Amino acid sequence: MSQVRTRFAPSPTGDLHIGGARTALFNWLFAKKTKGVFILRIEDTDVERSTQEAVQGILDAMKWLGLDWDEGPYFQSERFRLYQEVAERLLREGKAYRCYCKPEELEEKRREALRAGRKPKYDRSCLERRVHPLSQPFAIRFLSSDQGVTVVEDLIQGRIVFDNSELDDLIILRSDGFPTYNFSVVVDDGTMGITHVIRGNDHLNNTPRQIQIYQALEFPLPRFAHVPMILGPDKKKLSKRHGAPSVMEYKKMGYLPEAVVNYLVRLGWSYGDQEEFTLEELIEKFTLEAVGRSPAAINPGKLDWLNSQYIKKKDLDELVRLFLPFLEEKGYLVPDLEFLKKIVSSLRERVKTLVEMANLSEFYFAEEVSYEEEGTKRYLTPGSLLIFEEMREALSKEKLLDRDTAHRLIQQLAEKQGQPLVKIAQPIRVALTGRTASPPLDEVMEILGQGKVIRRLEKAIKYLEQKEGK
RNA sequence: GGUCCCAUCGUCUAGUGGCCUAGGACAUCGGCCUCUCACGUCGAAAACACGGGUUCGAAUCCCGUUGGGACCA
Repeated sequence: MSQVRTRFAPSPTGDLHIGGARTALFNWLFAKKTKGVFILRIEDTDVERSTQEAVQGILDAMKWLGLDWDEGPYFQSERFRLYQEVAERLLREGKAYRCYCKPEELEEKRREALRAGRKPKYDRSCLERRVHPLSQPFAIRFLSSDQGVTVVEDLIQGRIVFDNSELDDLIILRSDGFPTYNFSVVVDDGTMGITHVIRGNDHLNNTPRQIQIYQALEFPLPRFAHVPMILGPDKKKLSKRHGAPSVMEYKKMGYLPEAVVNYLVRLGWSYGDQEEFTLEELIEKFTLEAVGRSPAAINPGKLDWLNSQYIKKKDLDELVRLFLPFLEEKGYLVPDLEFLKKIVSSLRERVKTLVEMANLSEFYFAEEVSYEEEGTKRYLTPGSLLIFEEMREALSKEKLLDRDTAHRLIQQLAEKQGQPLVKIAQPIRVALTGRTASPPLDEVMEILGQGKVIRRLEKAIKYLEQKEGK
């Protein structure tokens, strides 16, 4: 049994979006599972639309997801000579022929055929041509078989039979010397010894043509596995409109790479009722046979949920490290790591993304609390003045403000005032955080520390006195 | 237009002829927990696109219809 070799072959014309990322992931998983080799190849034959930034973006996104490659990246733009040589070989062997037809002529013929209700298929008018003037530009066409059938034994889609009469003689090398997609991909996969071509379903219809080229080149045929497309939440084709399909945007939005991987793998693949998988489990359990055949719509809510699960479980130091850039983004100064760790460990239980965590942590870092409107209206009322004063008083007598102390003080105050806990807690919450919703008050007080708590209570007292003065 | 693919709750899916009164997860709604918001927990509502066959029996196999999608340009 020869070693498995898979590849991911993106075009660097934009960001790596989630459809591509999932294809890469399946290739990676399959290679890992079989102890094979995963190859990265950049398909940049379209020089006009390919950019260096896009290449870098793809590499970054792959690294962020943890999809490391064993070989490459190879660049098609560095292999033009190879494509030309192989095309000339086919020419010599009579498996391809020169075509001098001008694009305008071909376009005209195509339109005519469509008008007459015929298939717009190349008429092979250059096949029998005897004279080959080298001064005139020509393309090289593959001489395809128009008899019989070509069968694709797809690992995901099953057995698919194509009538060869449907295929026409496709151009493999354009007159400017550039290879076409279907040709370069076969030359590359063949010469790189790819054993399993795992790619998007949009290439299924190209596969019979490619198989014929494999046969003409006498390359061993790889196994094919066409994974279904990913759709937008509305079941329509995925596009930029649908939020953020680019991998690096998920990073910016505060998703963890393991959550994104877990989410992507479950789009089309499943393992019984299991929803959460570690990378090791995925490698162990992944099979191409278990990949579904129907297209899947993305479901942002599920990614949120998965992300919140991973945020809860992540190693705390690691989470803090990942969280830091989001604080910097907001311009918060982080006084010390222990303080930050406490904050993260308190907030991690209640957020879906790191961006949300940064938003919720605002009151810990702000010099001055800003009161939100609802909290002001409901809780910063004359009746709260006494609560703030009593709490400040009680606090100032304590040596140390930890969670238990804070809890005790709130409870004592409630008893003293003959009020339910909530009547005491809510005004204090607004005074300390500016909001009506926050982590538990005792926790907030401990993290904030005695000094800040007292200062914020005093600010609230001043605020109330001014309000009443008017 | 031709060829090819697809079709189970709103979404991701389990299901490979009897275990299905169709299971799980997200989202939704409600109870519990509770100082608020979450988490958690318990529960509810929610699907086999339609029509024909095959079979003692069909979500499951076959054919057709409809609806989506891809490719060819």
